[in-house]
Amino acid sequence: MDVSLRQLQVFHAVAKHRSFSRAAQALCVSQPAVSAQIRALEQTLHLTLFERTGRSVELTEAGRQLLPYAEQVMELLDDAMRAVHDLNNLQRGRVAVAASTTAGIYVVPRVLGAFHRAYPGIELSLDVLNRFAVQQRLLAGEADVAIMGLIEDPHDLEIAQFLPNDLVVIASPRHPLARRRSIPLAELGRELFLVREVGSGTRADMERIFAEAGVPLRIAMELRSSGAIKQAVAADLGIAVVPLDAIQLELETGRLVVLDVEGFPVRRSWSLVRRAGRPASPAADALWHYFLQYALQPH
Amino acid sequence: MDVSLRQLQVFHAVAKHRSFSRAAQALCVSQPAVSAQIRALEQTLHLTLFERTGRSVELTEAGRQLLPYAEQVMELLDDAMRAVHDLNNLQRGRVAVAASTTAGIYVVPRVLGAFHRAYPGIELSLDVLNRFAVQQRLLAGEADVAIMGLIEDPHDLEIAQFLPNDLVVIASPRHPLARRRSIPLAELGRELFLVREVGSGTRADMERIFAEAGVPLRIAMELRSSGAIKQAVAADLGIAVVPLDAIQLELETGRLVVLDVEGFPVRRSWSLVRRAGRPASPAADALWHYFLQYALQPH
DNA sequence: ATAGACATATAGGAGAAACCTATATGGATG
DNA sequence: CATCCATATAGGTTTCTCCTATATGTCTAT
Repeated sequence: MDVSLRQLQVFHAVAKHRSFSRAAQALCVSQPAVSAQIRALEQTLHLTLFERTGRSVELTEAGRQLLPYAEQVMELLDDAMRAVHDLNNLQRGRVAVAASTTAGIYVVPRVLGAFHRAYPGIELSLDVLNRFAVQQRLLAGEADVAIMGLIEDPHDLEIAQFLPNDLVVIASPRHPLARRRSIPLAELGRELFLVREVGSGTRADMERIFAEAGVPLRIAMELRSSGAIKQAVAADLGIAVVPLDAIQLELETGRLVVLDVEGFPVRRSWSLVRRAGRPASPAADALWHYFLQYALQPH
Repeated sequence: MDVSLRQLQVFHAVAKHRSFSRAAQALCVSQPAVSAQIRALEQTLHLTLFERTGRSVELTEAGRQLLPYAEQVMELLDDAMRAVHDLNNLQRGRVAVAASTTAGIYVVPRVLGAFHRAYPGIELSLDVLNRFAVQQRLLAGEADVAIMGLIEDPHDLEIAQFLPNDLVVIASPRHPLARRRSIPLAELGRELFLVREVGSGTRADMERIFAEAGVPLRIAMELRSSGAIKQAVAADLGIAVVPLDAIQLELETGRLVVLDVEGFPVRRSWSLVRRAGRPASPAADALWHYFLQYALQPH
């Protein structure tokens, strides 16, 4: 036989109250239940833990030796239960978020900041990666929640629409098309484009749009970041299709303008993604729902 | 429902082996038993502790949070079991010994020293008190074992004969009776005696012996310690009846002599005493039997 | 000394828990 | 697509825990 938690608990109660009956009361059980637990414990340990003197009960030397262990075990369990409680009540926890480049730079930090203010006890990590890597992390369980544009293969993934993610055509304010209204998409076939590398969501979307419209896509240069593309467009090296979210600052300062092309802005959404059929931690689940809620509010 | 030790143990095993089946093997139970324990724990905590991915099992964040608590609890219980084992194996423990004056000063320290060398892990305390206080301590459970001469009321006490405790009549070497042989007890009626206070075992014995023999006891002085009596006898203030154990040193140095009185030495024994019907701690029981054994060997 | 009060121990039985074997289910792999 | 490996589920047995009722024992007061 083995020592049980119950036995330690009962032992502690009897030691504290110096009485089997009072311990039973305190534990809300009958007195024989207490006697039985103590007897079982004493048999297991081959030690007498209490001196039963008829009137009162005293710890033996062995009992005094054991008591601190019982106390520490129970204290430790209390701590553990408190930790569990905190996890369940979102007072503690950890969520790993992964986001594709544009989302991770221009969209997620704002929402994550708001979430952090709401649940300051939850540790957050944000990894900004390319689309492929994001999806991989998610499936490997290394990220709890992801935010990205296009999703390659929705298999095993739970996907929810998040904030709008409009694609616009940008040019420098000096560009000939900058003042035009309702530019037909076909006209862009004559323009030189600055594009992200293959593998980028924006690049994929863009190619699809031009292909569907039967408009040729003339690529001037391939660049590895939205930042580089914006610089190049501002320097009149060409025009580009970018997420609206990525150029707020440049629009405000007038360094770039959005061209009024027919069919643009292409209305898309950022997707909130997590593995389907997996139980999410309380914190990850809270973040998921917080993000969904956030998308419903005006910003 | 409540978290059980078993659940923590199983949880720990699964976390360690990253597999329900291997944990089951390690714990010598079936795999469903492990599944059931983990399920119960997860339900109790309202948390998912493991990611079951089909091939392998991984801890969730919540599981990682809980694991150190489970480990600490089990470590603590290990420590407790080791402490219990030590108590049972006399590698640790504590025994409170009480002894009446003469025993405590002249007899017990030697035996206690031998016991301590045999069981160096056991803490010992020795209280030297008058007979009455010794008995009181014993009955109050404040002493585990006592060594004394005469016992007032053997009720509730377990008594065993210990080392011999002979009473002798002593005088200074200059005393007229010092060279006499076979002195009739009656002759001592003419001598002046130095005696211990009422309440001392030696005093009680002495009075009984003289009363039974019908010899008057002339008391010169009442002194509170054997030491004082020895000094006084050596200074020719009278003669005395003392335990032989108390005067070894003075006999060797010739400062005192034993008178060859008829009926003396009165052969008595020290008594080893403990409360009857009480379970003794392993250490106290070991000391009891060690003392008994010691008395059987020649010293 | 004995009856009453108080405390623990014992007995017998009901409900819950833990475990077992057998089998289903579900990803991962060739 | 079939097979393999791992976990989940089902049904039944043993063990544990607790209950009520009652015995035993100690201390106190009459």
